[in-house]
This record gives sequence, structure tokens and C-alpha cells, in this order.
Amino acid sequence: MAKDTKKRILDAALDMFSRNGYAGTNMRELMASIGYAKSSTYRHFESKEELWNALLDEMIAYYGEHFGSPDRLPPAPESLEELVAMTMRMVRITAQDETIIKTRKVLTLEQFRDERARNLATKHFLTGLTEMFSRIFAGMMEKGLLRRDDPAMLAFAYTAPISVLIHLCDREPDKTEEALQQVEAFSRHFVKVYGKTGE
Amino acid sequence: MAKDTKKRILDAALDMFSRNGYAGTNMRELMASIGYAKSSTYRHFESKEELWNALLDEMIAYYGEHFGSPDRLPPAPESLEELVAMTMRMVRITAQDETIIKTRKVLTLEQFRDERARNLATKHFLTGLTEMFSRIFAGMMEKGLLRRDDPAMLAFAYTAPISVLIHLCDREPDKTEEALQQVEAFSRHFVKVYGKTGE
DNA sequence: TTATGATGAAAACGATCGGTCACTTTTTAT
DNA sequence: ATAAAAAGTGACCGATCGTTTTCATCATAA
Repeated sequence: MAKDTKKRILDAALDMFSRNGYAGTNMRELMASIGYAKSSTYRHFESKEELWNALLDEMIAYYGEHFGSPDRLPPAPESLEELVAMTMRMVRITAQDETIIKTRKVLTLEQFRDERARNLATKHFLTGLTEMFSRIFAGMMEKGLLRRDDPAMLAFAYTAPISVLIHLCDREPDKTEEALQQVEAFSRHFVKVYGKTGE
Repeated sequence: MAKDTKKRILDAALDMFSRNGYAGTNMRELMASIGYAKSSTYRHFESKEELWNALLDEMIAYYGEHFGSPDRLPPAPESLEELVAMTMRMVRITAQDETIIKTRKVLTLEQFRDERARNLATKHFLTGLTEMFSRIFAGMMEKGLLRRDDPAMLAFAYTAPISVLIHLCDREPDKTEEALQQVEAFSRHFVKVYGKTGE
């Protein structure tokens, strides 16, 4: 069916664009990877550029559905140990899920060329995480779990190092396990510095 | 002279590769940007790929000269305020120097394709900064300026957020001033949390 | 069953890519 | 001054790019 093929082409595009970039990808290879002739592309997309835009649409929609709205917040941690656990759960998914990895890599490669990729990259790598943890930390401060401070600053101090380590996983997949351990070590360091152990 | 032209080609390559990536750059445009015919490229470089490798050589050598050796360490801060000032001096340079910006962008774009670019990227974005500040923080702890802790962990917690903000400057140059202010705010937050104000 | 629209592939299109070659101009060395 | 070497250019090469055209195949609906 048409819908299926379209989706398969988009998947192949995400894969190839994330490895070779938009300019470094040619349609023949892309279509061959899913068993089609390159000319068949144009039954589903007007051009390579339109395929790129459709892929971006998909990535933007996916982000909106999964990370976009505040009601998608994970349950607020009830203890410092839970914060570490929740963080590790989230980071493991985001650092090891193939689709999410490819999405980040595409955004990394095309952020300087495409404005929508640039905006989504900033959300993925910075603002999305800090906004999410701002809310979480504000809640934890109210519960007396965290030292009272600017939640946004604490969220930035917490998520930015994690973001750097996720980038490291994308760049050097061999070091993923090592990086995840470093995330956990950093998370524990963070709660040691900012946490309050009961009233 | 030959040396001059070779250098001019390398400069043009850094500029174009940083904007369009290796695959997205064509030799005619590159050479035209410095007033040569594309065929003249091959008087100085065997191929586009060899030009790329020569550019990488240059970037690696530049990094080694400026950030590579421990004796290139800036003078250890004598106070917390000096740490903030020194940080801002360094970050302003690294976030606003055109050549350094272009170098980071090239490494960002080619990190998944080229192993040497990948290794240099990790130095630029993570290990170089943390190693440098590990030494600085160890010195400051001995002087009683910083709370005693693992210098490497503190250096990571300090430099990673700054690295994220530098990436933001590369991605969205319009926000450079804003990002620099955020670096300063974060730096002050850091010394507030980890600093000791005299014995 | 047959008409129809959607889906696929093969061949070919013009454009552009990196690279070569024959030739001229400029620089350098003697 | 002059020979040799280096640097630069325009024309051209084969390969490959994204895309179009033409035609075959398939599912579906009348």
C-alpha cells in the first residue's frame, strides 16, 4: 500500500541522512536499501527536498507528541534516589533507542542549513530538557527534597552535562556504557550537592 | 607563492566545509570564492579528500598548539571572582573567534564520517575542557578556594554546561550575547555552590 | 470483466560533480 | 638573460546526481 511505502522511504531517509547527511545521500542508494528503484521515489515525494521536509515534519510531530506538552511529565520523584533512577531510565532510552539516536544525528548534521532542524535541535539538546527538569525540580523543592534555588538554573546545571554525554554516545557508540555510568555518577554527585536528606 | 595559495585554499575549505559540509561543498565554488579556477586546486592538493585531510591536519595541529599541553594552562585563579572572569575571557574568545567557530562547525558536521574529526570533536566538546579545569580546580582546592571534592567531577559539572551554550552560539549566532550572559550566570551560580569565601 | 488509478521499474535527460590535460603565464635559479 | 620549474586556466572527461518520461503491473470498483 502507498502509506506503507511512504513510511518505509521516510525510515530509510532517516537512516541515510543520519549517517551521510542530506547532501551526502543519493536517492538511488536510499531506495535500493529498501528494495526499490530510485525512480519510484517520485511516486511518493515530489523531490529529495520534499522528502527531507516530510521527514522533518515527522520528527517535529514525534517530538511534540513525546516531549512537547507538560502533561507528558514523568511522575515527580519522591526521593533523591528516585530522581537518579528516573534520570537513568530516561537517559538509557534516549541514548540507546535507534530512532531517537538517528533523529539527533540528523539534527546535528543539518542544524546549520535548515532553520526548522536548527530549532528542533535546540529543543532536543537544551531547552526541552531544562524546561522539563525545571518543573520537576520546582516540585522537589516544594517537597523539601532539594535545596531552594532557581529551578531553571538547577535544571540547566543538571541536564546540560547529561546532554553532553548523550552527544558523546552518538559520536562514539562504543563508549555508551561508560557514558551512562558517568551520567549516573554525575546524577549522584548532583543530589549530594543539591539534595536535602529529609527535614 | 605556493605556500600562500595553499593556505588560502585551506582557509576557503574551512569556511565552505563549515557551512555546507564536506559532501555539500564543490570545488568550483570553493576556488571561485578566492578567485581561482577549480583546476588550480590540483596544483596544491591531489584531491578533494586530500584537501580535507590537510585541513584536518591543520585543525589537529592548531588544537595541539593552543590547548594541547598542560603548560598552556591559564594562570590559576586566586579568587572565585577571578575564576568567573577567566572563564568569561576564555568563553568570549572561543564563542566569537571566527576560525574557532568554523572549526567546531566542521567537526560537528563530519564527526560521524571521519574518525580523526570524531576524536578531535570529543576533545573540543568534552575532554579538553574537563582536563583543563580539573587541573585548575585541583589548584583552587589546595588554596582553599573550592570545596574539596573530585576535581574531575567538578570540572565536568562546570565545563559541560558551558560547552552546551557554546554549541548554542554556533547554532544560533543571534543568541550569542544571551548565551554569554547565561554562561556568566551559571559560573556565578557554580562558585556560589562550590566556592569557599576565605578560611 | 473491464476500466481505472495507483504503484513500480527502465531508460534516458540535462546538470553538475571531481578530476585530467594541454597550454600559457609567472616565478625562480643559474 | 635564459632555461627550468611552478602556478594558473579553459576545455574536456567519465561518472553520478536528481528528475522525467514511458511503459508495465497491480489492485480495485463498476
